[in-house]
Amino acid sequence: MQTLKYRSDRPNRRTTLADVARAAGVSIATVSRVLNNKTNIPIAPATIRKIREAATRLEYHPNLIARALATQRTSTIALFTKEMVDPHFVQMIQPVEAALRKRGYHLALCSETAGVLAEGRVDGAILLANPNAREDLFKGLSLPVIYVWGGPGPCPGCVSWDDAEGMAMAVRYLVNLGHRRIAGLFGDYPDNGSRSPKVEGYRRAISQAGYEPNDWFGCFTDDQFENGYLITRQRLAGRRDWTAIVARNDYLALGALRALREAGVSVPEQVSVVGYNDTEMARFADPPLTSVLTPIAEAGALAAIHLVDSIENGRTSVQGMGLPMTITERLSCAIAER
Amino acid sequence: MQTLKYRSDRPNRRTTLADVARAAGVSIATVSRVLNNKTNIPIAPATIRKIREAATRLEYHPNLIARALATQRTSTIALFTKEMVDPHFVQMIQPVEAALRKRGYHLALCSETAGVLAEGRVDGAILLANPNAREDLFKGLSLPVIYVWGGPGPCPGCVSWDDAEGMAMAVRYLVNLGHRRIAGLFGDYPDNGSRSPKVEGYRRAISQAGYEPNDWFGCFTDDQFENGYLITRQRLAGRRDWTAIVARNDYLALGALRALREAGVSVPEQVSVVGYNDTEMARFADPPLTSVLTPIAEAGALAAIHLVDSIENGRTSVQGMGLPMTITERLSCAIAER
DNA sequence: CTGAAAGCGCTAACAG
DNA sequence: CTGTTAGCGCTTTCAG
Repeated sequence: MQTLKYRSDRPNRRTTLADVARAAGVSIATVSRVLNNKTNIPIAPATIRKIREAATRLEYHPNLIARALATQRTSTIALFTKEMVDPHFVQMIQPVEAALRKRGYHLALCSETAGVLAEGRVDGAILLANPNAREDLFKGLSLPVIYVWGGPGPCPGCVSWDDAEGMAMAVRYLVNLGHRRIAGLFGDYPDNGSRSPKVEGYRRAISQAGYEPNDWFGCFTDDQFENGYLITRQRLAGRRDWTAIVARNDYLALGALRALREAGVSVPEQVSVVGYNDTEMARFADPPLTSVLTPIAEAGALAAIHLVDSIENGRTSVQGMGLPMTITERLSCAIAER
Repeated sequence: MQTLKYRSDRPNRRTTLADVARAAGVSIATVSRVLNNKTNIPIAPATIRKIREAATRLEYHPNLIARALATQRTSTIALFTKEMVDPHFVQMIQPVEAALRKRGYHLALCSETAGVLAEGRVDGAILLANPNAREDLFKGLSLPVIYVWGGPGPCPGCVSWDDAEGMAMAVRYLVNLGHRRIAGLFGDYPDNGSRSPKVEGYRRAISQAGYEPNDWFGCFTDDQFENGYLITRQRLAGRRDWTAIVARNDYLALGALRALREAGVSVPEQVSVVGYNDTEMARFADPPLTSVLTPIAEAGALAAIHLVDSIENGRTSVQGMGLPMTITERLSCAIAER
């Protein structure tokens, strides 16, 4: 039998089902069945052997595009975010890819909704975004989507954690350490305005403890690290009527750390600080930064799992779920000075 | 005219070319031409208007899967790496996505070659890998690929920078600062063995300066930061016959920084240290870490551009190109003590 | 147990 | 200027 790897009329073509069928002397339907392990239909062992042999000999690989067109399933999921460089986002991409791959799905990354979601290219999408946002382009689509975000409470169609609660945890952590005057370093908060979960969580926890909020807003520069540094430095110039700082993210916290050190204020002896997101930078900071760990990685993986699940079971939306927050203790916090 | 958004026999179907054609009272070929701006063929303005109107009214979006099957083009490029969590890799994903999107391509991320590359799902692939590796699964494929890596000299089909040169730059930088005893902190080097570009670059530059190499290998733990810390601490226990350290990456350098501070050795006054990759951690370290900046971001973008270019021009391989290294100066280096 | 054939939605000759 | 038609490679009835 001749080893025909390519059809003669169109050289360099990949082997197709038809090639395998011809080589094995059967029909393409049978080849399809065998290669897809359609075990519900009985097939002669000899036929199976012939087909498998031909397939490997010809190095057959299914054309997933053709399959997708026939089945209306692409086996790929889009992961959408506008903040592709954010180290917080980065924490979720690996778990998502792994979860998808395990289930035979592929990952498409995109930072723009246009097209992609409507072009039949993906079976569903994981959206790192606020499910309540007005300008939501996905609501109209019949595409199954699942949101992952740090909003309050589990909402249908999203897996979330509560940033308000995370911030409150940070505050309570400090309160338990004996701190009564805890500053909230928020800097610029362009994403959500001042009624953001984090700010609210901070205020809530502070007043629940019976203390006064002291939130630091403002923007000296676009660079968050530098902004945290500048804000803290400015505050350092006045009377130091605070013994601890909770920051909206690790960048800001790191900036505060820098300003503190520069001013000769030792952390954690004189001032405690806690960051947010628990990025790698927190771990490697000096002193290592205690930071609120969001479950974004698990959220991503869970979103992937549930999305795939709901797609394969024909559902188009997913029941929501909320994940617990944790705080990673390192060395940037200590018992408050008396 | 009736607003028929879905074919009656299969509800919830997305609008197809046929739907638009029917609504506009023309053939699907004409619709295809209009919607794809096939301007080489003249079409009656009235027809164009009718079609566009119908298309928007029915919210037509082309099915890219069908198009891909017909054209044998998917307009998606795979970005492959085994180190999806590596902050060095992370630096390139955003530029790659942007470059691709600008050209109408989509990005598929994958950490496993199996399938993906052979399944017709992508038009080409950017591989973060050594193009000379034995176990290369892409060589056989007719899929256009382009490698990006830190190997020596431009090689055909890859965009690269020279890690040997990068390491040499770091050494020369220190030499110019007056250092004569420069340690090379390599730790465990599982990826390439000891004949790696970085080790060679280090040795070459050291001996060109007329000094003696002093390389620190070994592995106390899998965690690179901790490993750098432990190795440095061990060295600190002996006689300090070195005034500077160049590290294989920022993790290791950060570990060294930690050990140094703990031992009361001040950086940069007593010891200078330079990192590698210039990740965010380097910037936020204390003191801010001088680090060798690889052009991985530009390399990614260039790879994307050239790959797309070569695909659209029918070429299957890309001419190689080498990119220059730079070193980001921060505060972890100083003139050597006499 | 196996094969023929009808699509999936779109593109690209080719024929008017 | 516009329509017909033959695929792209695969899945999936429906007949044998």
